[in-house]
Amino acid sequence: MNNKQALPWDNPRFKNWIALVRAEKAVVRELTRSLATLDLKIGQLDVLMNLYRHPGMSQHDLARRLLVGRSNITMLLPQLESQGLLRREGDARDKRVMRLFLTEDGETKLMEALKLYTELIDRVMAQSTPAQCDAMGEQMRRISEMLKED
Amino acid sequence: MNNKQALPWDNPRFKNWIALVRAEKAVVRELTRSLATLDLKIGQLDVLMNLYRHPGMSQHDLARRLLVGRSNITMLLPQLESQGLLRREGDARDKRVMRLFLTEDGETKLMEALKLYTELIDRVMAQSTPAQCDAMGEQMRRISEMLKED
DNA sequence: ACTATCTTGTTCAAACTTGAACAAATTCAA
DNA sequence: TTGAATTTGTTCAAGTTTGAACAAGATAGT
Repeated sequence: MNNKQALPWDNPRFKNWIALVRAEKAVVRELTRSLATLDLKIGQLDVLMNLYRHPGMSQHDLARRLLVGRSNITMLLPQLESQGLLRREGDARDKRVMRLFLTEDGETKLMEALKLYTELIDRVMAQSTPAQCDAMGEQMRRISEMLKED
Repeated sequence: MNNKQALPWDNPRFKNWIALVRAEKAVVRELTRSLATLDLKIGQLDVLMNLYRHPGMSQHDLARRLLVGRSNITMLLPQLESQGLLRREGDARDKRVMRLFLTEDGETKLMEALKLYTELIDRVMAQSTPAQCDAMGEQMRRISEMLKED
C-alpha cells in the first residue's frame, strides 16, 4: 500500500529542507513576539539593520537586498520616518533617488532590537556546536549565491 | 572607529542565522514562481501536503501545524474546496470540528507541485554533501523541538 | 440536569504585501 | 539636441494575514 514511487518525504534533502522551513517559521514567530515589546515589526527591523550597515542606501537597493518589491519599501518608510527612526535625503546628483539614513533614535532602537534578536538566536543556536553552526551558515550562503539574480 | 562593543554581526551564530533567513527567502521566492505555473500558492501547497500525510485533520490542528491562525485556514479552504482539491466533512462525534481530506484531484495537483518543489530543493541542496545536509536538518529539528509550544 | 468554562470554526476590520500602471528624472544613440 | 528606452519612487487595487469578538458545541463539576 501507498505504492507511490519515491515520495518526497523519503528524500533526505527535501525532508531536511522542510525542517529548515519549520524552524525558521518558529523563530520568526518568537522574534515577532519579542519585538512587539519595542513596538517594532520584523520588516521594520530589516530596514534598520540594512541602513546601519549601508548608510545612504537608495530605496531601490534596499528593496533588492530585502527581496521585496519597491512599493513595499515605499509603504514601510513613512512609519519609520514618522517615528523619527530614519530620515530621507534626496540625492544631489540623481533627483529620482532617495538616500536613507538612520537617526540617533533609529540607531538606539536598532541596538535594543538587536539585543533581543541575538538573545533569541544565541538560545536557538546553542543547540549546535560552533562548527555545525558555521557549516550551516556556509551552506546557506552557497544557496543565496546560487539563486542570486541580476 | 565604530567602537560599538560586540556588534551582532561579529557573532557567528547571528551571522549564520541571517544567512539562513536570506537563503530561505530566496528559495521561497523561487518556489512561488515555480508554483505559479500550477496556479498554486505556497500556503495552499502547505495545506495539501499536510492533508496528504494526515488525512482527516481538523482545521484547528492544521493551523497549529502550519503555525498560522485558525482564521487563516478558514479563509484558505474555500479556494481549495472550490477548485475541488479537498473536501470537508463534519465530524460525527463533535459537531464543531471539520475533518479535511484531499480529493483525487487534490492528490494529483499535490504530486505535480511536489515534483517542482523537490526539483528546486535538490538543486539547492546539491550545494552540500549528504552529511552536511543531514546535520543541518538535525539542527533545525532541534530548534523546532525547543520552540515547540503547548 | 445546570451552569461555568473551553474549544472549534467563522466573521470582520485593520495591517501588510504585491504587481501593474504611472510620472519624473536620467541615459544613450543617432 | 532630440527622442526612445531605462530607472526610481509612488499610487492604487487586489489578495493575504492577523487577532479580537462571536456563536455553537462540548466538557466538567456540582
